[in-house]
Amino acid sequence: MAGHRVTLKDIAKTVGLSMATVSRALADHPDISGETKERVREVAQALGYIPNYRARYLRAKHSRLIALIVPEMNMFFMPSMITGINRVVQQNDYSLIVFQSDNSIVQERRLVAYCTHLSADGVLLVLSSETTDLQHLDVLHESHIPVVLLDKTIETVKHTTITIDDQEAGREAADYLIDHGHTRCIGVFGDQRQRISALRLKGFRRAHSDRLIPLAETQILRVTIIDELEEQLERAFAAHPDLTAIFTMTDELLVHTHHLLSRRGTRIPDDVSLLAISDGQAPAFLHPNVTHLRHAGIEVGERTAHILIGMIEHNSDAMMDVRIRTTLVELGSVATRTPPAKRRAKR
Amino acid sequence: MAGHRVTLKDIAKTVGLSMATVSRALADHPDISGETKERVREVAQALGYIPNYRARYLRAKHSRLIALIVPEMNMFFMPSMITGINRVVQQNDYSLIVFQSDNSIVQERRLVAYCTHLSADGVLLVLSSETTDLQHLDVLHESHIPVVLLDKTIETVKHTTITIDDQEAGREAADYLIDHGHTRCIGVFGDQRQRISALRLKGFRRAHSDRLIPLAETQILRVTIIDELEEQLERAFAAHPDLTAIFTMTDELLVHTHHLLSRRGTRIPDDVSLLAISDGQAPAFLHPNVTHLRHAGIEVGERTAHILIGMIEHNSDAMMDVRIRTTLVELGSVATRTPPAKRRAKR
DNA sequence: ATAGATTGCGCAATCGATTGCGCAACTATT
DNA sequence: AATAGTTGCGCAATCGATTGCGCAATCTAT
Repeated sequence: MAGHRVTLKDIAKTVGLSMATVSRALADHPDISGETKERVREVAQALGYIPNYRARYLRAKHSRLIALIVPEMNMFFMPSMITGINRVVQQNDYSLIVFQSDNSIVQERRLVAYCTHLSADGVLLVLSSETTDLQHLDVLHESHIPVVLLDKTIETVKHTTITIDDQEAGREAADYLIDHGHTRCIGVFGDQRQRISALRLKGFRRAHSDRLIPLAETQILRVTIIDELEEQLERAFAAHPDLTAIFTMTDELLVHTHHLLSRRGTRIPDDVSLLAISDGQAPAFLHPNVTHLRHAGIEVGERTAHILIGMIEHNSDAMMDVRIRTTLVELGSVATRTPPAKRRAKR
Repeated sequence: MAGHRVTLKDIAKTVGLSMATVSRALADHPDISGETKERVREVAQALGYIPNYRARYLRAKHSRLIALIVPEMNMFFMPSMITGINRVVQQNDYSLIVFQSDNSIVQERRLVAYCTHLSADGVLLVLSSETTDLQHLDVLHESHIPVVLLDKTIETVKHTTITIDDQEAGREAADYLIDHGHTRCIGVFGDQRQRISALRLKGFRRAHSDRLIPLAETQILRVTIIDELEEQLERAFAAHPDLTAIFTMTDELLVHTHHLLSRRGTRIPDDVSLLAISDGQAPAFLHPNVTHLRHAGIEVGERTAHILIGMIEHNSDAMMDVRIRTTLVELGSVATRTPPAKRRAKR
């Protein structure tokens, strides 16, 4: 019983047939008579037969394994994204292997190579912050393993990519604030070496310039290390006593900004309005609930997994560039300051 | 180049040796001469040889795969726990496969069975809330696959388990509050069907009774669905106008409690002190930072992974019951209300 | 009744790597 | 010079499942 897993051979011996016949019977092959199939299935059941996936896939060349490489596990976006991915992956009878690159390109390279060792059927990759080119993905292409990049990108991708339209999100955020009369706001952005940060900032800027609203450099915070946030925030407050709103481009920046505002006694939205791009969880437990452009990790995860599985199963290597729309969720952290701006008059 | 992965056979053909010799050369087998090893290694390098893990492990019987089954991916404990697990797993050249049971015993059973299919070398399991017995783990035992249960447990476990000492943590929390003069506090606990909740409550109770401080049933909140929290909290405030402190047994309960307190204008710690058992992330971005008994997911994850890998590599099936100590992190959300209680006088 | 078609199943190769055993060619021993 | 011991390598089986091909038995058609 113990110490030996039931194999095809065991079944074959029991029913007195060859392994070949047993294999075909279990696979419902037309060559095998119904009676035999019945008998084989019963014995397989009785013996508690479980096929050895490794042996099967040794021939079959695929593994039903999907690898996900993330730079880190923060508490905001990743969990919900993984939830979404995992749901779809499991629904389609694949398994998800999760790796962390710890934001190191060296690790990322190693892990990508490792995916070919595993014969992963597909790879989902959230780029590390150190990644500046995608040559290390060539091995996947050579091995015909499809890759989908998600959330983060770099300039010159020739791979299927799933992101939100970062620039558009940045613009929408600024537009929303401006529409509510906030003509002097500050934007809190992440590491500018990351494209996601640069694009969101670009959109934020464009919205201002398109509507002829001045935006000083001191209104833009670029936070590389979270500990710098406080000092930068204070400088911004000092430089702009008239500021009425703050936009944060991620959940992490949001919660820390929120915390610092509370600590300095700044009331939201009475003194300063707050707007974020967010997965949607943190805004619900901050006080007051934070109005945000929702960028739901679950949805990103699910769509990404669907697309990857599609690529795997249709052997397609068409390159796509999917943009997921953010949705505005108004929860009261943005106050209206002046009569609606001109833009609204257009309607 | 493309369309065909380099195998041992290719190397053998190129260097003019048998597959057996090539295999041994690469494995640094003493039977093979240094010269030959050199030559083989060079060719392997040049051809870009990568061993086929599936084929290798087909014989070797192990997979270097460790499976983790979690009930869900919340944003609090799981990410840091997975980070810890993943770090150790990767350091030891294993890969981590992550599954979600969605808190369903049916799913959990299916996934556990699936782990045997995968020939996982070990299984890490955070029990689903529906799990009341552990029979479905027998298949793992039969297949000689070690299991470690973490964080959540049920009464009668015969498996290696890693948890914090939940009862002790509950007691410490209450003691801390009482020591600071809070003799009328309320405790916010989770679903009582979960042992973790029951134990923490038990400790909380014991601390009160040991020190002869009354604890009414209305001081104990049992929150099954997070939406019920608000109503329960209000009832507690109504029943105990003199309450001075609140203890929350998890991060999720903490952030929602904190939010509700902010919304109703209750000041922390001026009106009510706040204490939590927490992973440590949320307390840092709430205002004011929340004093807590730190129950670090990273540490739990790392220790768990170490223990499982130890079991795998030493083929040990000794049953352990590891309790991780929580550490007190004082961040100012608990005010001192009265002269220290008697207990301190003992010193 | 006999050639031809169909049915049901087994033989053996295959996937890629590992390993027990054997064997030839040397070297060392007396 | 004959025996014993060592070195370096290959043969072939093995892990478990799949599959092309072939073959006997049965059935169909003329």
